[in-house]
Amino acid sequence: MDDVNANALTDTLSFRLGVLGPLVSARFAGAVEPLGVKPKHVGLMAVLSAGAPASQQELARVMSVVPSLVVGLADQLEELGAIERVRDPADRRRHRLSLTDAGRELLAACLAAAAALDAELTASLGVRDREVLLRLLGVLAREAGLPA
Amino acid sequence: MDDVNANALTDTLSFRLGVLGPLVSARFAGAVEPLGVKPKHVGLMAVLSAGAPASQQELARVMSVVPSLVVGLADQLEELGAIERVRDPADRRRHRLSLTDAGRELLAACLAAAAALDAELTASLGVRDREVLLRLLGVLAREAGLPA
DNA sequence: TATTGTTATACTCTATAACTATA
DNA sequence: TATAGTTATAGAGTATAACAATA
Repeated sequence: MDDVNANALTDTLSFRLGVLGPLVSARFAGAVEPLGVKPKHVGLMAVLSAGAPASQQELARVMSVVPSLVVGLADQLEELGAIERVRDPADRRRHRLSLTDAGRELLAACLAAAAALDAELTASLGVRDREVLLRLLGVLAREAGLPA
Repeated sequence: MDDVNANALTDTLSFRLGVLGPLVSARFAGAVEPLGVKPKHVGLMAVLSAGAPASQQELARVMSVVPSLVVGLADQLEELGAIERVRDPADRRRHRLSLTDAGRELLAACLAAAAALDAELTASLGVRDREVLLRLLGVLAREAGLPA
């Protein structure tokens, strides 16, 4: 946009999102690494935080990942004491996962890390622009059929 | 934002970008797959298109990937006839990569795919909002030290 | 000795498929 | 027979490290 001869591909939404996504993810991953979790763990906790205790199948569906992946994530979160796994008495095949108090604290710390990263990313943006950006990305997320 | 009790993590820029990025990338990858390329190939062509013929080291630096990765990408683009590799007579260690006419056509097709995806993603957005979103993401990309 | 490109190898992430137990 | 969870395996993508040619 600065250069009239700039390659138009870099001026597409798709390109910018495709480039910024991994970059932001990597920085977020680095920020929560000291907490012992990775972005996918945080995503799982966020889903649990949003609703009632869920089965691993439900988690997998909402997160758009395969159920076998949830196993490992839940294992590690359980080791950290962030979630509890209890068998559903009504259907003993199911595990009902829920956040513990420690898990809520951990999630809060991850949220703080995300907020700090947001502040860095939008350092050159006004408050108004920042709100607009967040809102428009929210629209896109819904459009794409995301739980966000 | 719709729900007052919504998990605040999903209301961060970091989270939304981290989720939307891979999703958009995957859709873009599907769109250019029939053309025989993947997003990274397109990225390489975009860099070449933006400037003068570049060495593989330069490409790697601009793309924020390791030089050994450029080797394979360039190999495949050369097989497609999209780029040319010529030894730099001034420094015979270097290869100078440049887009061919076929490469420019291929890149144009990828741009069209990106534009079509943009239209899908922003279907529920007004023209004004779409422009704003694109501009703000551009600011973020610069802030993050990206070539875009 | 330093640098470019290359090759060989390993690591991370995620998916697919096969298996166990419950239903 | 179907489903929840698990385990084992495989694939994609990318990085690290060793190497050859050139400077």
